[in-house]
Amino acid sequence: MSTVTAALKPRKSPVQARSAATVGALHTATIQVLTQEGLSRCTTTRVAERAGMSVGSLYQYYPNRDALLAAILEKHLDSVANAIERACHAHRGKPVCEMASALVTAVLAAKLRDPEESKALYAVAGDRGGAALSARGHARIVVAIAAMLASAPDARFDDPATTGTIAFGALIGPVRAWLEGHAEAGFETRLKDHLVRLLTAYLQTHRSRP
Amino acid sequence: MSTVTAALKPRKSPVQARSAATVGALHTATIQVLTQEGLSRCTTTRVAERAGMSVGSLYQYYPNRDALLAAILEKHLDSVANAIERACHAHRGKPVCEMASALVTAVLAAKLRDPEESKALYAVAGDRGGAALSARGHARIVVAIAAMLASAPDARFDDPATTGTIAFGALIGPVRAWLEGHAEAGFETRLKDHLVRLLTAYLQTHRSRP
Amino acid sequence: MSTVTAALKPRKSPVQARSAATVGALHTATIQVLTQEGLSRCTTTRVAERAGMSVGSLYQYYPNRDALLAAILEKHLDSVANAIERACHAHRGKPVCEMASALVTAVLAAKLRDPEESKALYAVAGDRGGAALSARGHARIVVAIAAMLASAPDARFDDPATTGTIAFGALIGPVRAWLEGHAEAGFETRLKDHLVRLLTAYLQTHRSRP
Amino acid sequence: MSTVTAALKPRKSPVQARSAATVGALHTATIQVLTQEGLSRCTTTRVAERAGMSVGSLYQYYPNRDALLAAILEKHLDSVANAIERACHAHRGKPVCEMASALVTAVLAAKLRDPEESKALYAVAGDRGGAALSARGHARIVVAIAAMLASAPDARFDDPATTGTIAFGALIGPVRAWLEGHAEAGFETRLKDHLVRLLTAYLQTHRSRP
DNA sequence: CATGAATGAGTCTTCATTCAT
DNA sequence: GATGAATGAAGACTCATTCAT
Repeated sequence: MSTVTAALKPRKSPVQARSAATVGALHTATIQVLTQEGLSRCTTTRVAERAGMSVGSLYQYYPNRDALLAAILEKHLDSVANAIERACHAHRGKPVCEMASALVTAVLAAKLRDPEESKALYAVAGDRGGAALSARGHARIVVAIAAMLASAPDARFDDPATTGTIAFGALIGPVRAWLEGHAEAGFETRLKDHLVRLLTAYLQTHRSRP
Repeated sequence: MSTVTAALKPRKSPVQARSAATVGALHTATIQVLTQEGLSRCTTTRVAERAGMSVGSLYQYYPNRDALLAAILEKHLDSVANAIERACHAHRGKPVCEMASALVTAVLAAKLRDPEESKALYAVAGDRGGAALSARGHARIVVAIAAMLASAPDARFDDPATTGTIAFGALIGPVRAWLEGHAEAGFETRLKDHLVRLLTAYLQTHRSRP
Repeated sequence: MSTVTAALKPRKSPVQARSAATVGALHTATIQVLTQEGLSRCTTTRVAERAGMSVGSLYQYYPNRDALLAAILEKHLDSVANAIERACHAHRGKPVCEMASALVTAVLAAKLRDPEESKALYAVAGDRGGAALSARGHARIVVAIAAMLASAPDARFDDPATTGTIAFGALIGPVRAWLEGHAEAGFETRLKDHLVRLLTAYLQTHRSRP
Repeated sequence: MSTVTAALKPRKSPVQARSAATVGALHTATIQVLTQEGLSRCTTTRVAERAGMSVGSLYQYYPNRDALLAAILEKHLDSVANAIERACHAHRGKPVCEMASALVTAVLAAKLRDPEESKALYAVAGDRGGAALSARGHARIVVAIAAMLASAPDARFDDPATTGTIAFGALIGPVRAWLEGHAEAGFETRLKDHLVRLLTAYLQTHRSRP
């Protein structure tokens, strides 16, 4: 994530089964090294070793370290964005409180499926090149939420984009706090309830008076 | 921020005027380099150069790179925590909606006083050594919020700590989104309103029925 | 030789032919730099340069400067200790004067095979980490000598360990003086004779009277 | 002891009482730092600090680090050489066995007066600039011993210089072994006896047959 | 004079990347 | 294609030395 823009694309698409397995191994290995050693010690050699291959092979799949990190971050962000887009799409036209509940569920499912991964990638997202990817993912999500909100039958959102940004931020904040360990024991058992309450209350603020 | 705990203390306190200036210059320079180059390119050489001094001087005040970063992060976190503690203290016993408004004001004031700094330090907070400091700051804040909430005359919080964590996370999430540029133009003009509405709605969820 | 104990082991054994050559080149280069520049100027860069390779390659074989120096010192000390152990073993039960002669021969052969190396390594042996290795080598040698002495048919040594220490020290002292250049021209032609005389006389001091 | 030749002279002679005290403090401090930290970590700052003064003051007395080390080594070597010269002078014309005893006594007294110092200075003597000083001291000592030996009434030394070198080396070897810790517990109680025996036996080897 | 902050060249060490085998 | 040794630029950190106060 050091250089800024170009040449971050993976070198080959995993057309063959072997490639897919290899790329998967690299993905897993990267997350592990990231988690155990931190971004700055997440070196190509270490990743390759953990993935059971040589550095040379890693470079067969990614043109450089940043591309590897970007690919993994992108995959994560895409999967999160996809999940949220799907949920938003599925709840267009539903009452606001169902939207809130669905959104919370989708966010938690996406972010807590692999907490290690989610947490590890924050560092990647922060360092230079990751910012652009994060921005893109964030934008997709906000657009999806805004569209869903705009379709609510029982509320009127003057500025769905802003409300979407606030809503997503309000969910992500506590999730991130938990991922980063800033939370009391047992916090995650109450997390969903509180987020639903939080989001529902916020969205109902926009309820239209008949 | 690579090493874990020890030896992160500054070397000398800036007692003399010249020293104070030097330390201040280092502080500013670090934020600038962090902002413009990113954490991984925030090297001691670059910071010293930006601060208009030699590396040697930097090392006169901080025993290593991590200590420099930690010092700056700590200062920031402390100031944020102090501000929030102060606000929480001042609004004990007030109605929930006043608490909400005061908390939003305090958080925004603290985080947006120097947006560059706030943003730059996220990377530092994520990298190994910064996590511990963040955790400490976060804990102080949550404790302060919880204490304030517990004193509300018009609401009853069964689990003030959890509510505090959620409340703070819900505020920080959108603020961070904006700091990191994931927000539409003009977002910040609406930010405060939305956050007050968000937080008030959430807290009033706990209103006691007489 | 600055750090005290751990992590002084070489990184990979030179299994392949190329590796063996590389390690050999490092060995030779280190001795040369040590001789021509002294311990404090025996830097990894200079050694690598002299060996005709890059610093990186040096670090492929040794984890740090001290490990490189330790490896070379250890090899030298081991070869000296081995030679002396062999000589002592071979002369068990022989008359004291044969022992003396054999010991002198062994010490001189071992220390003067490569005088440059012997001399260069004195500095390494003195600096922190080298002391432990030296102590070990010295101990092995004294044990070997003591065992040989204890087996003498024509003498009785009440305290073979002490006598061994004195004997070895008495040989090493003049050898070192010569290696370090503190000796008149032509000294080495007379060295062996004098050492044999010295050691024989000393050991016969312990001759048992029938 | 890194640079080779020039500018190693102290800057001012300790004419005033204060100077003498200062120089003495530096001397002591240097030995302490040398002993506790090793040559490579024996920095001017540390020495000055230990001596209770600022680096600047140190540089008032010595033009550079090497000069400081050289001065201290030279002082030590001179005092050893002086003591031995005195002993040798005092025993001219005496029987060989008295010479041997006197020489051992002188060497031990000189080298073991301050064992820490003796040991610490070996590193200094080994690193570049120290070699020349050591050579000079060694030469003085050998000359003195040779002159004494040549005056023996009961022996004839064909080559007093060589015998002197061997004799001194044979004493220094075991002493050094002890100083460096390569010796069994209680070794020093037996050291003198053995050295006297060693040297007497060696020298009497040259006894003239009437 | 003493002080000690500032300097910056010089060390050690790591790591992304290449390429001969 | 895979491998992993070699490269060397770049970063962290130290320390001899100077000089303004």
